Parts: sequence; structure tokens; C-alpha cells
Amino acid sequence: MTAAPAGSTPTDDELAGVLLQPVRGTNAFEATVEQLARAIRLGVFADGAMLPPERELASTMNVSRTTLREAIAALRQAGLVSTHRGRRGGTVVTQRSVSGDEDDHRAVAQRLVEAHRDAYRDTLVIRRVVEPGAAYLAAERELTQAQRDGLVSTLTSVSTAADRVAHRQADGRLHLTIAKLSGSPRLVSAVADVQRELSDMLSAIPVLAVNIAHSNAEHRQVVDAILRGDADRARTVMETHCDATAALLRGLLGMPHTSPRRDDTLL
Amino acid sequence: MTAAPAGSTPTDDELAGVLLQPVRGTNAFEATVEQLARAIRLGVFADGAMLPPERELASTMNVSRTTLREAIAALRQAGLVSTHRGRRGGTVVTQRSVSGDEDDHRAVAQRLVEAHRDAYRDTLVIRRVVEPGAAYLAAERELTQAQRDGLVSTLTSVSTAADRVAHRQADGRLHLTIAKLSGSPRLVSAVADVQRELSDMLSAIPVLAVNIAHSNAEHRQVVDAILRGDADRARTVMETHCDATAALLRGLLGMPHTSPRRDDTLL
DNA sequence: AGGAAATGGTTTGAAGTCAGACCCTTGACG
DNA sequence: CGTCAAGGGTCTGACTTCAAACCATTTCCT
Repeated sequence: MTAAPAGSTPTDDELAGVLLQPVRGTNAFEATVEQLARAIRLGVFADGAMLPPERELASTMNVSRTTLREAIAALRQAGLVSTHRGRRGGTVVTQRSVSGDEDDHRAVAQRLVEAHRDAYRDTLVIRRVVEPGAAYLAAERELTQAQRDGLVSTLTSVSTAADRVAHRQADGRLHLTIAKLSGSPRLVSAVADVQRELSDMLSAIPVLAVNIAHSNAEHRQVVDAILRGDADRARTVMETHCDATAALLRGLLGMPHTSPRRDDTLL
Repeated sequence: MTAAPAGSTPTDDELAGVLLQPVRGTNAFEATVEQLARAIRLGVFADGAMLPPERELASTMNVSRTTLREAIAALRQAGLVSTHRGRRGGTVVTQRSVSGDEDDHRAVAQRLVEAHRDAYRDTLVIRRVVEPGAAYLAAERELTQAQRDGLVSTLTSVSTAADRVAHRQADGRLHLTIAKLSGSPRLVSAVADVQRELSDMLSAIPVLAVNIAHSNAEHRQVVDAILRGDADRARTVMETHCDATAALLRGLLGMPHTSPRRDDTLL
């Protein structure tokens, strides 16, 4: 599988392997359950909050109401939500705080990560590109006062988060907020993907107070640079930030730092 | 869109909108056609090359053979491929170069771009992040001799391309090759997306010889930096390269340079 | 020449998914 | 107190996709 002979423009099987990716990962039902469960775990729907009406939710998730209802039934069976009928009815997040089995939860997360190790490793790589890029663009743009205020306020709520879970939630929100300031919808979406998987990974390991303190310092620097309009600085700090998380995760999840297999069979 | 009041952890509908993404974008058939067509247009399967056997292709694309066959039938009907049976049979790329109606083709492309102006503008933005990032990572990795040779060979075939169409294809291959060297499948996929849309945009405008010469010079510098392992340089040059294309396209396609709407309704 | 192998072509029945219509329950409001 | 609106609950028929088996054609090999 050496390089293509110059000039002949042959079929490049390496490129083909990369471009012809799976067209469709999972079935709709499982993906829906997974996304809803994750959203609840991430606190997008807080405890006691109501999910949007089924019809609406189905439409935003681009899934038939039938499938969505099956997914909700699964969540209900798992005790995550409960539903009530009639006007002002709906599905409410119960999420009786799964305390106690913290370690159990971590074990589950660990198995999840192990199952998708390659994908998650790739997440760390692409994050190194996407998040610094978003920070750069955010710093480059002129921000309204409201945007600046919102950014600062989000930053504050990260550093004042009460516990680990709240911190993780606030952290995700901060990164998404920055991405949003970049003004690129697709970049926001990319960061959302990355943060989702990051969250999965982080719940599989114990996070130390030191790490959080360190991370908070970096957050402040990034926000600072964005507010000052120093794009290069914003990017650099964000890169450092990503590298720190990546190092932490690689170590604790048993991912070698070396680039994924170097032999050509990879691509 | 000010930040959520600290401490109350309410349901954040904004975040919900971002996180509850469509669970499944398109149907398998369309996605398959799209991917194959893209691979052919980008020159991954050169003119006259053979596609992998159906069973194999179906499996790598994670699609049933039925669906794959329907997709191939569509391509065949579009004149992109033709198939032959028997041992050593298979599907071969014909891609009879659509000459003659050059101007007509351009008009079509122009209408296409106008219809999706916002999406295409976003493409230019995200490209500014993704391609430089890929170049950076590629330069950071240790490359095998085969990879180095392949990169140089691809670069050469860009600068020696016979006509505009060939140049465009070779250009796409070069960018994809660089992305591949980054070692991140998802980054490759992102670059492929970007290149496909870029290709659409470029076919909507007349490209001048000057632009091509300029672009070739930049390509050489990027490849140079990657081979030397100078990641920062590789990224910087790639950024310049992206900016040049973006400026050209924004001008000729009538896109203002200003960032997309700044009001908060965006997200 | 004849069989084996590799490839595309076809058929079948099951499972998943969907859109849409309709029903049931309950609270809001006149 | 009755009606309406907003929600969940149910049913149906169609479409998509799948896996697996089998058929047809060509080429390679002995």
C-alpha cells in the first residue's frame, strides 16, 4: 500500500477506506434513548423539569413519535422519568438522584468508553482542533454587551459550581457558549458532539480537585483573551486546556499517547 | 439569551436544542448515493477505476447489499459508473467528463450556491478551523517514508494537472491526503464535507490561472512545513490558503465578509 | 473441456420506522 | 358546569432496510 505512482491517478484505496464511512451508525430507537438519557444526565433537563411534548420532541430529534414514545417508555422503565396525561400532563424527569452507587455508575461509564475506545480517542484529537478554533473565532468577532455578560456569567457559574456533577455541567455549558460566540452553527454542533463524549469519558474516571482548579484558571484565561479580542491567545490557551484534559483522560483510560496505529491499514 | 441564573439549574432550552440533535439525518439510500458520488467526484475513485465488490462495499459502508445496489443503480443511471458481470466483473467509474456545457454547468452551480448561501458561508468559516487543524496535526506526527512520498506525489499531481477540472480534483485529493495524515477519521470526514461544498462553490465561478498559481505555491509551502514537522508553520500557511479561497469566493458569490447575524436568534 | 471461483442479479420474509388519523384524560377558562 | 385545548395513548397501512439464500455470468485454472 505504498503511495500511488505519480501521474496515473489510480484508485486510492486508502482514501476510499476513509471516505466510505458507515452511513448510519445505530438504529433510531437506541440512539434516541441514549440521547435522552445523556441529556438528563448532563442536566439539560434538570430533576423535576418537564420534557417537551412528545410531538415536538420527536420532531426536533427527527424521529417518529412512535419511536420517541418507545424510547420514553424505556426511560420510564429505568425510573428516569414519569409521565402524566391530560392537559398540563407530560413527561417529567424524576431521576431520583442515583446517589450511593457512584462507583457503579463509574463502572458503567468505563465499560462504555472501553467499547468505543477508538472513537473516544478520536474525540480528543478532533477536540484539539475544533475548540481552539471556536475560541479563535469567538475572539475575532465583535461581541455585544449581552454576549460579553453572558460569557462572564457562565464562567462564574463554572468556578462556583457546588459539586463535581454541577461543575461538569457548567463546564460543558461554557464550552458551548464559546462555540456559540463563534457564529458558526456547524462549529457549535461539532463542539456539542465533542462535549457529549467528553462527558462520558470524564464520568468514567475520578476527577481531582487539583484538576478542577487548574481547569478553572485556564477557563478564565480563555474568556479573558476572547473579551480582549486576542484571538491567537484564546486559541493557544484553549489548546493547552484541551491538552490537559486529554493527558488526564489518556492516562486514566489507558489510551496510549502515541498516535493511533501507524501502519497503513488504519486508513 | 443571558446566562441562566446561577444556582437554579433550570431547563435550558437553548442547550437542549443543541444537544438533542437529529438522531439520524437521512435515509440509508440517499446517504449511500451521496457518499459514493462524492468519492467519485473527489477523485477517490478515478476515471476507469473499479469500485470494490458489492458485498465488501456494503459491509464497509454498513449498509445492506440491497441498499448499496440501489445506490449503484442510481449512479449508473446518472452515467457515473457502469457494471459488468462475471468473474473479474464489477462496477467501473466512467464519469465521462461533462464537457461542452461548461457555462450551463456553472449556472446550475450558481443557483445551487445561492439556495444554500448560509450553509456555504458557514463552510468557509469551519474550513478555516478544520483544515489548518488537520495540517497542524499532520505535521506533528511522524510520517513513514511511504506517507511522505505519497504526499509529495499528490502535490506534484496538483501542480501538473491538465485542466481546471483535473486541478480541482487533484486539489481535493491533496487536502484529503493531508487530513488523512492527521490520523483522525472524523477530521478526514470533516475535510471531505468541506471539500465537497467547496467544489460546488468553485464550479460556480470562473477560476483564473493566477489563482491557481498562487494556490499551488501555498500548497507547496504547506507540504514543506508538514514534511519538516513544523506544525505551527503548516497551520499558518494553511490558514492563509483558506483565507485566499474564502476571499475569492466571498467576492464572486456576493457574500459579505461580515460575520453572520450577530443577533441572538442564531442559536 | 470442465469445474471452481468471483462477481453481479434476484427473491423472500421479517423487522424497523414512519406519518397520520383518531381516542382518552385532564386542567383551564368562560 | 360545560367546552375547549393540550397533552399522552393507540391503531393502521405503507415504506425502508435488512439478512440470507439462491441464480446467472464470466474468467481462471487444471
